[in-house]
Amino acid sequence: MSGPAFKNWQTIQDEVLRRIHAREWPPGHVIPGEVALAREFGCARATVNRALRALADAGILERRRKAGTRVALHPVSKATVDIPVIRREIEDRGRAYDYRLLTRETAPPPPRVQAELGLNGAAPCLHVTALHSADGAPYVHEDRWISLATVPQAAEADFTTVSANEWLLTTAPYTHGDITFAAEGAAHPAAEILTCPEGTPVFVIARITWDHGRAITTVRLTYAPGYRVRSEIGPATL
Amino acid sequence: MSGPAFKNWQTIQDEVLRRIHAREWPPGHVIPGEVALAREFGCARATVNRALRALADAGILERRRKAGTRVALHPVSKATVDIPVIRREIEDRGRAYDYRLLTRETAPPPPRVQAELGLNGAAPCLHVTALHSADGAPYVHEDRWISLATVPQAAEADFTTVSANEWLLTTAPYTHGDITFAAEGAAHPAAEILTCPEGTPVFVIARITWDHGRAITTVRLTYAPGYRVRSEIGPATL
DNA sequence: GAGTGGTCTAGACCACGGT
DNA sequence: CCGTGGTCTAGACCACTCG
Repeated sequence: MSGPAFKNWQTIQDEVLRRIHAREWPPGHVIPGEVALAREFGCARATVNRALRALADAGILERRRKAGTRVALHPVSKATVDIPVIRREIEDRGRAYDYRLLTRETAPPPPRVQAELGLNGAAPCLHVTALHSADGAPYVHEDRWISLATVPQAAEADFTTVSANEWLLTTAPYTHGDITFAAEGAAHPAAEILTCPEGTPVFVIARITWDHGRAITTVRLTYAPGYRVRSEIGPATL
Repeated sequence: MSGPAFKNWQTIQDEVLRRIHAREWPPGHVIPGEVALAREFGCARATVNRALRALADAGILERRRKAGTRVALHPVSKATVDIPVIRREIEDRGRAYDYRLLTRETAPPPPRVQAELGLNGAAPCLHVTALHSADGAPYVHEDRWISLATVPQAAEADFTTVSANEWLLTTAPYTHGDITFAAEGAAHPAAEILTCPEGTPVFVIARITWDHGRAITTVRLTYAPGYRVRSEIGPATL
């Protein structure tokens, strides 16, 4: 009868967003509690909870026990970037994937890698470099160190047919990781391998992955010029 | 009595992840339905639902009505990148923020911008360029077009004290957006403004935001050399 | 058509953390 | 202390979609 029935959590989420945008609830404002909103909207508290929790995950609301729920002072938008396996990334764009192992050796890692993997100097690591191509053109250069302390099976994998990228995912799944995007000038030897002059602006992704606190691998992916990462932003993200 | 009680959704999530990692449920495998799992774990179906839905959001499970829930064939890890206001981004690192408006003019946008904003040629836009600095050093160059059709109030804002970045967030909040990360060679005039030679590898973020399907603004952020974007990755499995 | 996930309800207990 | 969000329960109906 009277306006839209606030019966599902999405409707409630929209209404809350509307009040925020309309400045009925300005940034920093403490909004009514779940019980009050449930009464107002004529629904169960769990439904309100679902809507508010989603908005809190998106960074629009800040919730604390006893203190209540308030509109975030500084709305932090979040973009979720998909990190697929490189082969999939290429094949999904309808291009032919090719993989070539360049080097593979067991060696003590340089200090930078030791620090990233949280190792002491003596720990042996597997150093692998490879080239992934799309339609015959260089796509990305992979420079990877694998911690043999965490993944001893890697010592017996040769990585000639299956990339370390995929082998690790199927063999040593990670629990969490850290990723960095940067712009750099192509350096030796990635520049030659990607067949571009040294200093050419290239997109670099550096990634470290762990399994329950034990470092698995650290990798630098140097993409051929022109590579881009696209993503979507929005209030309803997860 | 017997092992851990699967009473909360996090415990159930961990157990499901364990079975996936242990290959009890290999990729592509259709796992038992919610009712069956609820019976096995001795909890309510809603609790199982909460755990499985979270894993589906993370890209580890794929759920479809009637077809059931299956382990994803190709695990897509997701990294969530925070997109703060530039001033916050600088101040949160303990650096002094400074903002300077460079140009501001009403003009018909070039074809590229017209296409991005979904406008026809006649629609007037506001073109704003500015420099954000950290500790007195150039931090990022902002090149922005604002659709006056969507945000007519922008015509009266001067953007000398408050950046368009912040003004838009408080005045015309967006519902969703699109973002692209790329590496490029610094070009005129951003190169001079960032005080680096043309061609220097720089990180570029291009962003378009909409409010319910109406384009608000498109912006190119050219960061000074050395800029990086960091993020964390959630669990992935294959 | 029937089975699965998606969601809502009304009630309950718990844990955290301001006061 | 005690209010608030966090979560669980047992049951129900709905919506999608596969067969």
